Amino acid sequence: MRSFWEVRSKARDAQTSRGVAEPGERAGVTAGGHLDHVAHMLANACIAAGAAPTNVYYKAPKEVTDSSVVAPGSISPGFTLPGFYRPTKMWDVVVRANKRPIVAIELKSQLGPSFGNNANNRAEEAIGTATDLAKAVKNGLLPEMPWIGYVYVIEDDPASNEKSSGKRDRILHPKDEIFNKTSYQDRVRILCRRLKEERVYDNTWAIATKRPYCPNEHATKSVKESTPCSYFTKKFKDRNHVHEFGFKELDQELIGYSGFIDSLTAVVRHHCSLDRKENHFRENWDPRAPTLYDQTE
DNA sequence: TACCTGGATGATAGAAGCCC
DNA sequence: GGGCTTCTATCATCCAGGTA
Repeated sequence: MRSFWEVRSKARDAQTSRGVAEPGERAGVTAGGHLDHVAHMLANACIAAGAAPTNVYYKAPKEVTDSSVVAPGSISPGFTLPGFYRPTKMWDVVVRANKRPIVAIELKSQLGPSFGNNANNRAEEAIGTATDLAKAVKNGLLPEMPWIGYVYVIEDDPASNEKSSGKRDRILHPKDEIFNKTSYQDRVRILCRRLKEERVYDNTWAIATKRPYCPNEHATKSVKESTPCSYFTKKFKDRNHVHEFGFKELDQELIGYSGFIDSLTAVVRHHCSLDRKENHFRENWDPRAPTLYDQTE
């Protein structure tokens, strides 16, 4: 999670040094790569569960030099799966076994302060991506439905924590009461829980992380610093807003990291042989590969 | 080498509701 | 009535890969 913020900060600094200036948080996003470390961690979990590293496709972080999967920062054709309503879709992590995809994981992140503007968009994308893949399988574009996972990283700040009743839309049918008095973090929790419960995805993992730097000053601040600032100018202007890195799971029991990894591990183990003699790559596998909790410091 | 395409995701504009 | 909030729809902009 700390890497997530570091990559975004560096990307924005790089844009600034090139004389490119995108508004708001876009600069840290358009360069990409901010979720590469999460993909790396999940890929490691698949390899630890028995997947051959050559069958684990993901975009390795640029500073990872020991990846035997793909060149750091590069894209492999193994990422891409066919769609039904569109030609193709590049998934963030794909694991193959017996020449067919057995795992596909989608990673999403959303930062403030414009949560409301984009919340519904992310929900539509999540639902559409899974629906598209299922339909592709049904139409014979893939041999079988892989295990699919969805990971949502949302910024943990006052704007995403604020409970809102929402506007009383002029609609003929009332909305689900579960959405009354909910924050944007609550909505992510509900989305991920229902995506899992309704079997849209086999498993989901929702996490909120605190920004370690001030958005207005991050180019010169170390991410380790705890920085008071006046990030919010309107609704939250009177609050003493302090930036300090941290993260929390939105529902550790139902859509937490442990359950997600357990489910992922089980499906990889089911499909992959653990015969080490046939896979020399695994001989070099480092069992000390980092997990989520190893990276908190 | 230049151009095109696909993917990602925050920004923007505008409509509508809420509240004092 | 005006300012603020919420929401929807669409746009903008970058990067990486593919291809001529």
